[in-house]
Amino acid sequence: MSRRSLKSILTTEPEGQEITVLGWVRSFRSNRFIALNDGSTMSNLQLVVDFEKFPEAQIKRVTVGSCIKATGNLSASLGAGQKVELTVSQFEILGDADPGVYPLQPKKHSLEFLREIAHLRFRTNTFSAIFRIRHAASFAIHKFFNDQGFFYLHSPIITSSDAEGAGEMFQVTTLPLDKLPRNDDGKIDFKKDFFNRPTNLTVSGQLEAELAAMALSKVYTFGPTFRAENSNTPRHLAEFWMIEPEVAFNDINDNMNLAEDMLKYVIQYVIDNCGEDIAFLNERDQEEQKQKPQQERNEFTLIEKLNFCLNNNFERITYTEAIEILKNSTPNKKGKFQYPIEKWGTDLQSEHERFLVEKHFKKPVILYNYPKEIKAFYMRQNEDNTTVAAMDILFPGIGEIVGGSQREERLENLERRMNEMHIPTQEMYWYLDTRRFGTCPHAGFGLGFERLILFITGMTNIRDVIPFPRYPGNAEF
RNA sequence: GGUCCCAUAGCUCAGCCGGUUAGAGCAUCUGACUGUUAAUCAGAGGGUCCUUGGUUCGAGCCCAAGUGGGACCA
Repeated sequence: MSRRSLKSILTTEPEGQEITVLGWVRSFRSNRFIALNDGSTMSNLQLVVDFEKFPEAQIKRVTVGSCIKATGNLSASLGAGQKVELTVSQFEILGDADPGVYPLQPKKHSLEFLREIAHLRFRTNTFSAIFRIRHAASFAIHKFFNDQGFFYLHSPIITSSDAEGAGEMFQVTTLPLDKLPRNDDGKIDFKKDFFNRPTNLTVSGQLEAELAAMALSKVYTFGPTFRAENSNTPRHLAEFWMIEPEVAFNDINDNMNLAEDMLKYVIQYVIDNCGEDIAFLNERDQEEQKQKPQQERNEFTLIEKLNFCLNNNFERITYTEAIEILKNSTPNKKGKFQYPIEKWGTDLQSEHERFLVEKHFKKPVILYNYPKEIKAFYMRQNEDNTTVAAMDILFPGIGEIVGGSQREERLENLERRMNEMHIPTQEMYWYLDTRRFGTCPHAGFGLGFERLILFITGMTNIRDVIPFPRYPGNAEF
């Protein structure tokens, strides 16, 4: 059966044509008006039923959440709330939803409650909007890179490399956990494991992306990554999606340009293609803001915030400049920071990032040239011998959304840095080979996809922008 | 992992200083309603006040531990 989506029907000129629609009931008002939704778009189609023409038992089964198939004439609506409506001549219930048990009602539910019924929350306006936007953003990323001649690289999910240093890893094993095979010296014998060695779920596809970039020039990864950290925050997940472009011959400035262009492209694409969803989330956000005390309210609406981000250049400052700004800032002088800025070289806390982005510059900020001590081994050392060509992009409300760098392409420098940081050079021979054979300057970054979706949707908890969030103590659904 | 906040009807929440039979809106059930927009109106049912222990003449309210959720921080 070829089915027309409600999205297509709602944009059709109503001329009394007979059509059949399928979808789920959002509300049933006045024993007469069914609001039908099939997820193709934010809007519902209004079905008008003459309840005297149908058996009472059938009308009774039209409940919130039930699935129905209806046929009738599409005509201009007599009511004010919508342009078109369907006058139903016949309908059938495909799936009942017992109103005594079905947890969703035509009213506002808390996000915490909906998180506990994540298998049903797609059926709400908020979450259907979020996941349509998530799709559009995902598609936009592929389109952006494809149009620029990048190749999509599938980096491995299972890795034996534990040198990425990006965080705690999940172990992958087929060994029986209740009777682990042991060596003579009592250690676990990983020779007996599936891969003959310890393996983990990946925390980053960057190193593999670098290998591919050394031949394909422009590649990006877009896949799930895993962190086994006990982080219970609105910005962390144990399983999340990351985009990692890697480009041969790019330096740190090219890298910043690429990241800024990509972010703006994706935001613009979502605005252009998900207008209704963004408008709904914008209204939702404004309702939320009204509940808050004046001081805690956002300065901008969601739409203003997105446009502001599109219409302004991201502020680019060095780590050193940032430290100077923070040192002389009012909150630092008044001792308002939990971690006062005292000396050059310490890592910035999120309170400092928030100050720079939300109070000082009031727009996205790119920090670059960080002290080498607080950054990863693969980042390119600058002439000053104290900083590396790293860059982080900070967004208002979200914090770090992109982390990247120009990579150290000089073999001796890289080996020295690995030794200093106790990274095993022998195991990483394959990574070092790219520097041994035809090395070249190159750069890349990692973008946390869910953090971008947080920003675009105006949501505040990362668990609400991924269908089934994984975090400590939770792998439900 | 650390600190703080929260847990009352299916959902959102109120519950005074510790004092009679724990309330409201929505949802549900019964009835009314042929142009509603989270429809409306009348009535009814619905509670292990998260769990366990303690203090007290008396605990939804105070104390302790646990469980779950949230915020900030690592």
